[in-house]
Amino acid sequence: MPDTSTPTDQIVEGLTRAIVEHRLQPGAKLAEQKLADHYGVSRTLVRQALFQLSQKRLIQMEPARGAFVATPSVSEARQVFGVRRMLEAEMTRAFVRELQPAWLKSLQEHVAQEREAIAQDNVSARTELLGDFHVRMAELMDNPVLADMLNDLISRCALITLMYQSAHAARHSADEHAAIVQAMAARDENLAVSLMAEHLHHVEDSLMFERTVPSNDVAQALR
Amino acid sequence: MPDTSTPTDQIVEGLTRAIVEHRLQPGAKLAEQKLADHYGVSRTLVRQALFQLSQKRLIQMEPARGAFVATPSVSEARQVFGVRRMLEAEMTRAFVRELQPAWLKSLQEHVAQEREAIAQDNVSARTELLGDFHVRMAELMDNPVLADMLNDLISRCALITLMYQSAHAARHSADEHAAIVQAMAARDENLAVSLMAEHLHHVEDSLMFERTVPSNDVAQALR
DNA sequence: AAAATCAAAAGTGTATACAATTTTTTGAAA
DNA sequence: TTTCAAAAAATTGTATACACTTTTGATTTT
Repeated sequence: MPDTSTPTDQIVEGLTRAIVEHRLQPGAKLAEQKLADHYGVSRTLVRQALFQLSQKRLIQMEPARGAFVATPSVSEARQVFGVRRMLEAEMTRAFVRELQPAWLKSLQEHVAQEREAIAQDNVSARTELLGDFHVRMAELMDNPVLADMLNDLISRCALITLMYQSAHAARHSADEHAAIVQAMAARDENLAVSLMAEHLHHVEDSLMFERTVPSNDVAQALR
Repeated sequence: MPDTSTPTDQIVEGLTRAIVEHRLQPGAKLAEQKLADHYGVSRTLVRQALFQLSQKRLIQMEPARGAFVATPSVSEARQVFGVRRMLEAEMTRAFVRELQPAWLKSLQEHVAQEREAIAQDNVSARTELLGDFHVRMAELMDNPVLADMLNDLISRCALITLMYQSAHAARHSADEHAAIVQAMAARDENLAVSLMAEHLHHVEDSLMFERTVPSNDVAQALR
């Protein structure tokens, strides 16, 4: 793909990755001119990107003070996870009801990829794959509306937590994904739904710990 | 309230209402300079607003061609309703589980307001109230994350449909809301959940009909 | 030394300018 | 008339300019 999208989208994409992967620390200032210089565009485009990110709640804009990587409160974090549980419980139910053999195969392959990334200790790949498991379900059901929504929710969750996930917790997540797929394969709707709910509870509980302090240097974080 | 928010937000608000209330027809062109003149600002602010609306899927932006009020396909409409059902089924369950007497009272009052607007044949008030019933639940549960999400989904639903709702269908919706509240009052979780799911099915089915042709004049639509 | 003050620097918010693209108009040919 | 082509007008995409606010840092005051 030569030029996938508009320059603004590329900035959104780049900043999203940096935030979700915690290369940009929650609370970090995102100065418009610095970003503009880094991407070789004017502030105009950077501002467009920042507004989009603020709608996705990945950054917070304070009037006349600028944009900062969001620092969701514990309460907000619990709400985000709560919404995910609501949505994904029913999604899982619908998934099992409409289950097609190809869907199972796709998820099984996905879990295999997760395990590979975990085995190789590839932190950013495993983080992305663990989140994408959930989005993949929506995509398989051919429901881009749901997929988009989940994608945004999962980005927010990642900002909250995922990067601080230990290798052990990642393995646990992958195992839970595998168990969910197994319940699906058995067409056990209720089991799949409750495993999914439990899984999201585990992810929520295993996280929201200390706020360690990664680099605060915007230019470096964006490579 | 002297100045509720930034100028951009006011434009977003104004356009959202115009779109949701179908004063702006799906597919209508939103020329930047016309909007800028109408709001007495420069294109800069209008563009910011348009980008926000496009993220909320209320408008669609085509490269170098401009912004148009979204025209969701039937498939997309069904997906949006599907997501609402997923989310609201579980929301209703949680609502009943954590039910507080004050919540019931608030919803009962809300239904009374709906009925008043319907009796008075106040179309835009009734449309807003019927949508807000669902948002109110999230607000009562003190879950702004969920409330925001529902609000966006309901705007999209309104764009798809609500304004074409007949007085009869509106009354039916209000009755269903009342029935849901009654099931909640009886602490009958499963009944409330299934009434909610049915209700959303009814709303979905009663709609997505002809695309009539309201005014296409932007300046007039915005008053 | 700590706190307060104020000027300079930096940064944000909005408008405007201009290049590039699309749409509309015009006018000739079929 | 209808069709096509080219010129003109309008519109979008991006950069820049500038007013206004916040931050910084040096200087003064307590």
